[in-house]
Amino acid sequence: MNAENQRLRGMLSQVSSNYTALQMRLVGLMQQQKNSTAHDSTQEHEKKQENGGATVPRQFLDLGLASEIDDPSNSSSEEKTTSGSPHKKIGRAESPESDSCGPNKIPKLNPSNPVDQSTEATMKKARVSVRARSEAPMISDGCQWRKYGQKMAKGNPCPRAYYRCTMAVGCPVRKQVQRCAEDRTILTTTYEGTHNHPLPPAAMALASTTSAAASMLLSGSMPSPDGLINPNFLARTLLPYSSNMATISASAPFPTVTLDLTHSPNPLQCQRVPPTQYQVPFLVHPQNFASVTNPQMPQVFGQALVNQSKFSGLQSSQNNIEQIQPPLHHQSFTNTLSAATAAITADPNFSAALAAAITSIMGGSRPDSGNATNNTTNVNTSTSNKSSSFMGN
DNA sequence: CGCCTTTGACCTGCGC
DNA sequence: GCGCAGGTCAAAGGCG
Repeated sequence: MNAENQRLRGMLSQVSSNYTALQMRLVGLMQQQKNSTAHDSTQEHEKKQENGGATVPRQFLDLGLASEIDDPSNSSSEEKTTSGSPHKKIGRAESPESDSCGPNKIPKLNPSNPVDQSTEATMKKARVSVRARSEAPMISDGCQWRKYGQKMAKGNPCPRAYYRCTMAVGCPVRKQVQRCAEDRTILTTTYEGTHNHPLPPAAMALASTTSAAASMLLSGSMPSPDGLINPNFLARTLLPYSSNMATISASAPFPTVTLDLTHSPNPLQCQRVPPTQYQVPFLVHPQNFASVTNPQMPQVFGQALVNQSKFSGLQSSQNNIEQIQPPLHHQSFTNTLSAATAAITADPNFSAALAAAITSIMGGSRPDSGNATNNTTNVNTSTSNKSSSFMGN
């Protein structure tokens, strides 16, 4: 585990350096472009271009603003008030729902950063589902939960239970727990929201999982021409780390990442995956389990997620990921691995931790991804009825 | 007594 | 406008 921890740290360091290098390169390219256009401009325009230090960041800002305007989901009154006129913002701040007690209200947003705002706003609706075999009513994830409701869902004889986090007053995180109709031993836990309080080490892994997975789904590094998540991207991202059957999905009405840790012989059995979901069978590298045991790692990746909202670039992202991918393992080794992980993942607690490891890697390996523009693309993708599915190699 | 679960009522969004 | 389904609220009761 120590060795793997060191390896992951090295990987993270490499990704961070690549991210910085790419950022500098892009800024340089944009500066070059500015200069070239300045040559063709009139003298008046050249005078304006002399404020080059402020010009380039302005372009970044414009990207976020444009996407925010283009995205209907981000044009709600809430978002307009936070980035809009000051008096409206004050009025909202005086309303009883403006504090942190409101569901999924994320306080302390930076009004000067519309990109972060857009990301946060979209994150409110992002969900992360974990499917695991468990006889217990719900998997233990280190947090304290209070049940506030139970409903019978259509098409499932098993009731769906609603829980909210009670570790802090006003914590917006909620989760839904429901058993699979076809296989009652399979427990599906869906997390929504971000904790607004410190978490114990036991809860840190899964908490970062929800944030990481949601960020991955909502970030802009997986676009395709028609707005669908690029399956090749997912496959290339996940394959080197996997050995268990797992599912990444983007399902309506909310963008959802589903981690299927049931290791079912037939991954489609009992899943009832709608056609809008994308499935990626991937193998979990056993060495990556170490990241679960180190509570610092999810925090590190969580910080990377914060940085995601500041930058974007599909090609750069994919190139970086390819650079950090370890070589593929031999088939015999993979088979042995599969048998071992099949037994290991029978433990629901370990499954939760495993989910944390997977999504932490997914979210942390792409620190250069994510801006408001592409968030818009992915949200629209998951809520559309376009049918597309694939199976990774 | 405080915390929790249960459960019917209520709210909201969506499709027709 | 209506019905349906998902989600939430809150009163009532249980439990340690």
